[in-house]
Amino acid sequence: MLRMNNKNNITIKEVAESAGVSRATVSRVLNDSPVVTPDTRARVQSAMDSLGYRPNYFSQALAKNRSQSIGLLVRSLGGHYFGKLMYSLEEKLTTLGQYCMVSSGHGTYESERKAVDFMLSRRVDAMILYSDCLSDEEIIEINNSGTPVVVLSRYIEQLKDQCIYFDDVKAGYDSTRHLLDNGHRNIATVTGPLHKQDAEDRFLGYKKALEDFDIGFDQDLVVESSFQLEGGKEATKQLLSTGKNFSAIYYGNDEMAVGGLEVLRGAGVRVPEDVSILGFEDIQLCVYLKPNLTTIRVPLAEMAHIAADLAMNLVNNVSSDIALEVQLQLIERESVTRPCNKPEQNKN
Amino acid sequence: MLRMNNKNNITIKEVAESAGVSRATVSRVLNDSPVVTPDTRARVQSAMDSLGYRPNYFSQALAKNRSQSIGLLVRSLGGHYFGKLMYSLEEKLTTLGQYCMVSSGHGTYESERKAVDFMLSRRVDAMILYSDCLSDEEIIEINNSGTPVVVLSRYIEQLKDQCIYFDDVKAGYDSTRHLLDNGHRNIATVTGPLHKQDAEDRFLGYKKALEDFDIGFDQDLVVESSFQLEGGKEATKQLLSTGKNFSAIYYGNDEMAVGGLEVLRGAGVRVPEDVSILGFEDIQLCVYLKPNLTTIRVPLAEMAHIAADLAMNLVNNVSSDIALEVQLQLIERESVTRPCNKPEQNKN
DNA sequence: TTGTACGCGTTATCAG
DNA sequence: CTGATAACGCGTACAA
Repeated sequence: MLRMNNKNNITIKEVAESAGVSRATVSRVLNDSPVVTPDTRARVQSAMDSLGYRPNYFSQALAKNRSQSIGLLVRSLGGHYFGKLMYSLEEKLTTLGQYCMVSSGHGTYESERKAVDFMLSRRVDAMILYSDCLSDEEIIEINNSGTPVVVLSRYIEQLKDQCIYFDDVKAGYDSTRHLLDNGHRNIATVTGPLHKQDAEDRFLGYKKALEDFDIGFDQDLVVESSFQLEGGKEATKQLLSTGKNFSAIYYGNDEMAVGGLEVLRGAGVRVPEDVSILGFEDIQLCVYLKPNLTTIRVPLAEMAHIAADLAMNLVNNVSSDIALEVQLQLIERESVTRPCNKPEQNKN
Repeated sequence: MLRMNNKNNITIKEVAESAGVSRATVSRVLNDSPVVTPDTRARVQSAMDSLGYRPNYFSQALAKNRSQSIGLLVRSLGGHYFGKLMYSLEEKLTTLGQYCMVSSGHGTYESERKAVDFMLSRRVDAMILYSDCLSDEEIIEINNSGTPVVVLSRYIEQLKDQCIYFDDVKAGYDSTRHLLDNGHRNIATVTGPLHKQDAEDRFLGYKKALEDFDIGFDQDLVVESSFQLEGGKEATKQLLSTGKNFSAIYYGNDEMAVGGLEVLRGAGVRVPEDVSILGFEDIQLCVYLKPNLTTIRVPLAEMAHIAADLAMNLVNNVSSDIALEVQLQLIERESVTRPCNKPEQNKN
């Protein structure tokens, strides 16, 4: 409670006086200038230490016009997916002497715009965007206004060298293919919002795989949803209510699969004996569920590291030859099996 | 790629000239000073708009000596527990016009110290600490050096008005009591590191409840662990290997309970039929596990909101009469049931 | 190698 | 109500 108001107000000036040098010299040792004599450097250093000097971040940033911060836009601060992303990015940026300022977009345009504007107002040196709602044009505009942008999990042609992405079509294809290879022929899918590129692409992959197996496409086995748990539940209910036959469901992401699993179980449908399911992302939850969820792993840590490097390169205006496309990996666990022969797949 | 280097460099000076007023006046409208005439205010405003003016954060912070940021120290950026804390805090602070700068301590002293120092160097206006490793003295020292501190989930006598906490003894007591009330008599416990106050307190509550039921305390039924999943696994294995009889395990937190559940299941012990288990925290995972985990809920959102208000009060040097102790709540789910009568609780 | 002096963009004090 | 002008703390050409 007895808090003194002496917020460490020792400035470069005091250090200079105490060390018997000019402020410029102190500034030099602060910035590791090679020109300063070892002797004076030592004098200054010890002066700083004994005074408990701490450089003023704002002054430095103002003078250098650099915040030493990278902004990260995520959908949400919680959750394993973005948690891992934040974790990996912070880890990497810390080693680069940068702070990772994260702001969440909550999946709405309004909020994303606000988050981005806020980071801009805090003058981050660059931004890493995991954006659902911002338009390509807006992102390009931000980039062209002086704050370089790295785009995560999305491909924008005009910013092709600043996008880190994976092949969603392939993801959809491989997932469906895995089901097909396991002998499934009636495969339903719950997609994300189809106006979003990633959701649509995975759906495209799904259709393509069916085509390759000469399996007719049945619109009744497709439900468009929200990428969220609740959405997964509702979509699954809808699927069950059609009375259609299916032995597998491909979910556009894990979260929806988790919701779906709950509904299936509630309806007395055994997973995977009656219905196999498959998700996307590989959130941590997957391995705690019973059955463990077979899914496709997004290499978030790798993406974060690439993003950090790329961002720094953009800030320092050096060109890079980093590989921007990352590879996905199918993780086989327990939720997919060969279909059993039963007359009734789902009771309804 | 064609990024111009015109990082919005419109300053207050330009706005002033464009509006035909002095910089001081622009600054006044910027800060909602009541003295400025509606007419000139409008002129300035439109000048700002048409020029796309954006105040320079560093200059403002430097001049005002305020960062408009609150630092938050958490154990980790991922996970549901801290995710929720971050989410709630950010939500609240945003409405207060503050940024929530979060930094993670990774549960090690070294790292916590570094995180705190970093936030200090970024000159946060206050800090909210969820610290495992910093000593009371260090925290007090930080507070007394000019950056007010709010302490989460920990009680420090000298900072009693700045700690937000709950009653860990009661938590341990209520949990054990719940088991007792369900008819359990042989109750094991897996504690966190007992040198940590919260772990010890919950353990104390456990012992107290046993006493109240005149049940002898058996040291073999107590295993000290790490608060982490792996620790929960090992501790549970150890418990099983004693060959002792027990029909319930009280885990010091959910994470250890999750690990324990896995081990129990692996050992052929049915939960809750053979062994009831009970955790602490109410992480999101609880409801996805089979069986759902009975636990004690920590009101993180509430704590975050209180912390934010308290922090702002400290910054503005106004005293507050906020209630600092929050109440815990037992959430009954599926992992606790009355013990069945069987000769053998655990095979071994 | 070191020091001088000015600039960075705002806020705050004081006259007017 | 508005305008000069001195802080705020540091970086950096330029000079010495």
